[in-house]
Amino acid sequence: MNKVGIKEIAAKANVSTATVSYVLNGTRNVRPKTRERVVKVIEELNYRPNDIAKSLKSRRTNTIGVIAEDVTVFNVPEIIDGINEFADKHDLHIILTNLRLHRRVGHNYSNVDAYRKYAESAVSDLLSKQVEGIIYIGVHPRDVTGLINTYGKPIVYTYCYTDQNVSIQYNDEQASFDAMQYLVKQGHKRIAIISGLMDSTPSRLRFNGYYKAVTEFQLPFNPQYIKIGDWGLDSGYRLTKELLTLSEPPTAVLVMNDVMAVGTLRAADECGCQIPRDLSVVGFDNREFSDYLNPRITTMDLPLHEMGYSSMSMLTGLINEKEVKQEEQPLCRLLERESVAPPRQE
Amino acid sequence: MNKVGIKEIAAKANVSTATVSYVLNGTRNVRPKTRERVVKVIEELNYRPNDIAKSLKSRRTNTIGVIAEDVTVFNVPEIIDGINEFADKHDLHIILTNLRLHRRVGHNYSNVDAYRKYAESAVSDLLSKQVEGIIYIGVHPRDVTGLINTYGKPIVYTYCYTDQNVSIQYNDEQASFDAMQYLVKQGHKRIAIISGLMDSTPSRLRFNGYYKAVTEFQLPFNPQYIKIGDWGLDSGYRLTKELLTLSEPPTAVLVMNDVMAVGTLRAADECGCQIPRDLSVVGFDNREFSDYLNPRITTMDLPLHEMGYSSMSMLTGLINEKEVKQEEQPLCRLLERESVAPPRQE
DNA sequence: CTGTTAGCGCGTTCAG
DNA sequence: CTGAACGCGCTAACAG
Repeated sequence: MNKVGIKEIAAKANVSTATVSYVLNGTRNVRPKTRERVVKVIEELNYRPNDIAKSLKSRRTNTIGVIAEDVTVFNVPEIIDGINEFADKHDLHIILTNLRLHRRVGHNYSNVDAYRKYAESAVSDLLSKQVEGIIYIGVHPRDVTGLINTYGKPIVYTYCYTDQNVSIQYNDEQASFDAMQYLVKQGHKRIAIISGLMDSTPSRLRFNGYYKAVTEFQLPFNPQYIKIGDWGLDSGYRLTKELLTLSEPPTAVLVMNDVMAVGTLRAADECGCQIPRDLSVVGFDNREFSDYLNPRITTMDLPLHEMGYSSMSMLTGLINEKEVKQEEQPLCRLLERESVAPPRQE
Repeated sequence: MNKVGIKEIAAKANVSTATVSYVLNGTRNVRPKTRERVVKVIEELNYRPNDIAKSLKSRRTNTIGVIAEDVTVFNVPEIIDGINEFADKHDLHIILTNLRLHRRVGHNYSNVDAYRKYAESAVSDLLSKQVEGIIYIGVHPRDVTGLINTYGKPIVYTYCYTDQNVSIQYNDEQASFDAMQYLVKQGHKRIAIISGLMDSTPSRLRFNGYYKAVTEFQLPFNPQYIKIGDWGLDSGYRLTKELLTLSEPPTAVLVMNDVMAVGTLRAADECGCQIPRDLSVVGFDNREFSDYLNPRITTMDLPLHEMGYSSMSMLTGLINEKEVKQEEQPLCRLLERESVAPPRQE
């Protein structure tokens, strides 16, 4: 296998191992003639330096540990892609640990103790592997303070946060406000909201954005327009039906994720309510299918790639002990498609 | 940082470094009293052995390199999850390299030279990192012979293949045959097919399965029932319209992916053709959205997780130089949902 | 059986 | 340009 080492090269080229090392790294001048001889042998034997040995001496591994709570969740691959882009540019490698939380503990994230052992062993393994820093990717934005201890090794959280560490999160409140502003600009006033579970951070923040818009644009505030769902398709369906049967139904609805928006479409269809003519819909997440529905739904695209990239940028800052200041939160972007129109004249 | 090493432990516990090592690894008997003393110091200092140093001596890294052509493609995360499950069970670590092919070279996979440099550098880096084997995950099943050279290091391909190496692929032909058999059992005879591009391996294999079923079940073979799409929604839409305007339209259609099946649904809707009453539809891939459509479409689920798991199992076999025999191809599984019904009596 | 000493793995790098 | 120490943990050989 890869048995050829620096000393074979040295022997075959009639030089010392030191010289070979200098040639490999350009660390010092070597007489061109000697260098050529060495280079030739290196190529002939297809020599490849052993990073393990290298790391031992240099105390640098150029490796970042990435802990993903679950890679099969829709937002994670794109975050990883952003991490990879940064890693490529800066010659860093990624050791990926997948906690597989969905399969192991279901949706019971609130019970941190159920998976602390997995997280801790992941961290421990990564520290043993001498990673230079860690990125922790949650499956759902929430507080994970106290979940793990990296013993001083830099860590950046994304898609979740702690009260002590750097974390990268998109601006949820702004996103929801932007969506509302867009609807208002289209002429809507009676705007309903279907939220996710209210014990979740994104729900709270998005509701803040909604409320802020209601205040700022002086929209009618009608508690009947506020519906609390559970992120699932069925809740979107049920709550939309409730909205449509109000004596004064809304002309638009902001739905906090695309999955519930599917329920909204279905409910509207059954009620003979045409989207967007009779009801405008804005979703959240830009799930792939949101572009395959009929009508294609207008939705907020999450800056996932950017979050991954920023996490790495932040992390490398911490590793080099530069002072890092928490950056601006990445922003969501509204994707205008077919599910929004001006309200009908009454 | 993690400066504490085995010798500090040894010093603080008044033993030699050898003893500490024995305690850590249970490699030899140590008097309980001594052991306790050592263990206590280890815990106090929160000592964690340096895997880098360990690997240098043992020449084992317990690390597998995974090269994914693109982690953002729908099938890849689930394959990685399967890899992780195996890795967890066997105490292996994963170094992930994401080639980011979509972003870098678009869909132009046939031009291998456009991305060979990325693949080669990925392999080279992984070899330097002393991985014990490599798994290469394609984005689309195809022949990648000659793309890379691992210089004898074991490699397993999945979701693509070469003419020399072990590869894990699901049984595409069987899947398509099974889908047909299911339709036949429901009473269908006039069954159309909308394929993907015909230069792709899955298209060919799936067509084989279709053809085999036509022969075996003695179905009417009508060339007008054979439509060649391009995997995109629009082609599914257009070709379905063509099918529906035939003088003798099919009662069922096998669509080679769920994306085109969305087009089928849309076309049917526009033609006043009710699914499944007037036309049964079977899709392929079990994309997440296939469960959100109306009707929810019956589709073939790909054994992605299993493919990842098998790849690892195969790879560890190769690493331990056991003879590995190419296993049975993992099978797809039909997910019965709402888009298939018996044909109407005429 | 328990504990110690010392050399090794593979490159890097300083003194010569 | 070379010799040799070094990083950190493992382990063979040896001692009590």
